[in-house]
Amino acid sequence: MSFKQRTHSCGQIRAEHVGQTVVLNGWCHRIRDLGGLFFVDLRDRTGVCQLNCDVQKVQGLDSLRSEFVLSVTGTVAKRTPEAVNSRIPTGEVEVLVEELEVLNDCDVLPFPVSDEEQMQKVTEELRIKYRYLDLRRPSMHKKLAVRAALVSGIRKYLDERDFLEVETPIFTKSTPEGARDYLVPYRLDPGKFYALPQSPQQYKQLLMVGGIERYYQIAKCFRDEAQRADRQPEFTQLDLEVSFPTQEDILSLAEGLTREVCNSVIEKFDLDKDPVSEFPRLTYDESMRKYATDKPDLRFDLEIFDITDIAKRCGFGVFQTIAEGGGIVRGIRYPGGAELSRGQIGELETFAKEFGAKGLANLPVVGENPLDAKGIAKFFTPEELSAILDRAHAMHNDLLLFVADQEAQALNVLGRLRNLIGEKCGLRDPRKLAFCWVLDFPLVLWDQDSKRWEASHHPFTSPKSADLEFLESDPGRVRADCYDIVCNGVEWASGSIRIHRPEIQARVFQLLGVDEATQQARFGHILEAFRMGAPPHGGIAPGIDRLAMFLLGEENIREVMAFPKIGGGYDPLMDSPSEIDESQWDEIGLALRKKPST
RNA sequence: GCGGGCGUAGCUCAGUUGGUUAGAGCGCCGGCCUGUCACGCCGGAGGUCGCGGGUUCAAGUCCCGUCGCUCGCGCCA
Repeated sequence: MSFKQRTHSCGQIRAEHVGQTVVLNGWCHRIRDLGGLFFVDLRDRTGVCQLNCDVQKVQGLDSLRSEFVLSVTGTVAKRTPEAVNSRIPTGEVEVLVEELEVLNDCDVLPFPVSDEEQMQKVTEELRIKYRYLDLRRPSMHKKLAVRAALVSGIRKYLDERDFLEVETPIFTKSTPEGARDYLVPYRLDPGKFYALPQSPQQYKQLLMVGGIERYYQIAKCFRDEAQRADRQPEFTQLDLEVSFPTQEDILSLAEGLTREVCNSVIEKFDLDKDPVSEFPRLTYDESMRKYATDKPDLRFDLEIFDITDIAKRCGFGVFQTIAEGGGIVRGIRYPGGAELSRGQIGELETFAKEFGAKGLANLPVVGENPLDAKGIAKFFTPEELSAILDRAHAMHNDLLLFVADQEAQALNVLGRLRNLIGEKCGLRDPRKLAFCWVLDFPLVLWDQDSKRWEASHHPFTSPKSADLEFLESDPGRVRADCYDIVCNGVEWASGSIRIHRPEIQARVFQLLGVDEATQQARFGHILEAFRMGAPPHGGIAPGIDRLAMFLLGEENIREVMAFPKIGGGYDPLMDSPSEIDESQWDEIGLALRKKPST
């Protein structure tokens, strides 16, 4: 089909074009039929421009409808002052249509794409089912454009620094550690499966053995786990790996990259964000102590305080028992929280209990004298109370909240409580992007359920050389050369220096309880590679989708993806996953094992 | 796997204590309209109240079950 090709974009037309004959291609955004006057707002990616159609001359106006695709030829004309629309960039002019060709018509749409305000409320499932319509909106364009700018900025930054972009396979090998794999049946040997990569972890390490030295990839990753607002079954990471690095090399590279890319995108799109500044660095221990989490929201500085020592000898039985029993008693300050009603404090307690707290002790700092505090204040001597208020940095009218429990349990509750308080006090400023480093994670964590040590990152993470001597005697105190970037309380990037020496890898596998045979079956290929001159190497993997979310202020990962899945990994657009026909079953040589009906 | 929320017209929603023929705005269809720009005005069509069962003289409304979406927990090396 031939049609008149555009000479200009719709959003581009200005007073300087007056008198020119232009051809515009685009969609019929809105029609205003005044009888003797007929206006069409023609839209393309760049914006909207008003067409003024002479009802005497232009044919086919009667049948014109929303979202028809048009090619229009006309002359740019200045509008009279009263007719100027100052709300759109093209509002000083209009195009007097001489020729209007309908390139395609359009069914009545399931939702109003021309109305951003109404689109805000349309059921998400419907938007995703008709994503190709949803994407016609300028706000969706912007999200994809920001995402594209991030990726292109990342490529530029790394290309300039001699990184090589390498693609790694999507059909790979199942490793039952970690997340559930997506599996692909292998036709030539029924019963065997490929797995889709949860990350290109092993390949990128093999690339280092291959002497690539500086690798990156904008990598699709797949994890068959339940979704969350910020989790999709397939998502995109910047995966990168460097040979012969110090940890500092990786940190400064990743931080430099993040700051440069974010700040240029913020500027280019005039995003409502403060520039990203230098990342504070916290150790894991420090982060757990101050913020009760390994992913602290540093947009606000409320710190957890410890009163376990006071609790041990205080008159409050609940605290005393737990503190003496090896538990901890820690608290957090709720600024201005003394004004909360009994019911509101009850809600905080309910929240804490949802995450396993036995209770939530409270201490409102009220009255003339700080020592007039209410709540559990009566259980403490004036000396104890003043020590507590001091540690909490309590101010008049604050509410102190305390959790007493075994450490892991108490920290879980306190960490979540801290975010809730930040939220309620308006401290989670949407303009801020508070990136930080969390360093020196423990190599392994004790898993209560399986009664064994589990890698806190993954089994290829290098123990700190200073801690190697404790690998067998006291695994819990071994720190790893492992680092995360956290932004606004969300884990954004995770990386480490890897183990490159087989004997250390063997000791770690032993600690993790992975026997020789299992090592060989699951990781034989990479262990063999490590024996063939593997260089020291390390890397990091930041999430692209989440970065787009941070910058755009989106709470939902689906908003920054062109074609996301809804719950259960279902794609309502393609109606996928879907059944396959009999011949396909035959080809893969598999049959469905029906669940026994109970 | 578990918990909270939601499900009524194409879209967004209202629907009282269970009570007449289930409503509104937008959209859609028809008509009128020469400066609109969320055009306006007049008229019209459009409903398996997610699905199944139950209670009742009577169910969108109450009860039981079930499905879907969503947020969270578990899970996510």
